[in-house]
Amino acid sequence: MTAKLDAIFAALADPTRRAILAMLLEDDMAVTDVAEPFAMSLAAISKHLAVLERAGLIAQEKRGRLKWCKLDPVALQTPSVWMQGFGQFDPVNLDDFERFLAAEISGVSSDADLVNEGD
Amino acid sequence: MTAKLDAIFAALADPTRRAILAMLLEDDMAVTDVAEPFAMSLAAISKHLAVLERAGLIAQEKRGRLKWCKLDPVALQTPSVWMQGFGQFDPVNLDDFERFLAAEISGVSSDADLVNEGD
DNA sequence: TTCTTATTCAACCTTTTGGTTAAGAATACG
DNA sequence: CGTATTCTTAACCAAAAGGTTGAATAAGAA
Repeated sequence: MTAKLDAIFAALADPTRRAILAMLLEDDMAVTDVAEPFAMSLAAISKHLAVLERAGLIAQEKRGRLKWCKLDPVALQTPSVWMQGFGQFDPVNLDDFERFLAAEISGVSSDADLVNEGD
Repeated sequence: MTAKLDAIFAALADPTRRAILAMLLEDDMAVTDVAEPFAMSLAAISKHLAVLERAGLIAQEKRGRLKWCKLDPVALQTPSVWMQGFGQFDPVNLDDFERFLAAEISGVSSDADLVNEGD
């Protein structure tokens, strides 16, 4: 569970990847079209897309020689609950947040192997 | 603006730091007490706290020889709006989200110096 | 088949990250 | 004063992140 949060937050920490997500919010896109506005190589964008896919934030489906990238916003539900629990900005399912907190803290107090617990 | 999001998401991407935030949600703590449950050096925790402070997620105030760490959940409002806008899970201020999107995407389409725009 | 387009992979490089230990600096205590 | 205690800094290290270029793969087009 915390490993999933690791991947999602790390994926969101890069402005290029957030920009890609914003683009995909408007429409599904092929890799080359995703890369077009950016001042970096296609290979770099391909890596960014792989990071986003590993985090579950997008899905990629190959059709013909194009690979379509599609936003998967459901993956954001997990960190959204986490953050809202902290901020209490909006109505949020407190039970969900309690479970998150418990999982995170239990990971802590086990003392040994704190950081590298398996998912 | 995006630089702030970079820092916040990067700070949240580490499970140790999220665990620290969870601990601080219950009460303010001095650095040594924050470090106590973790299987790593005090210096490492000190660095983690510095990352959290740079991201605006906590504030640290020295009183006597103790340095108190205090959660600042307001910093989470920014990424929370960002994420909710994508997920549309809960009622969210869509105007706020539109502004975020515009800022992120305008950063994109400027083509040159895409990633390293100043804050 | 040959050519072009779309995408990834491999190798490499530099910077950042997350940790260590050891040495400071600042503050309280006896 | 001298001595703990609290916390940060400095120097170092290994691994990961983010980029590059060039070659490889896959699939449509001619």
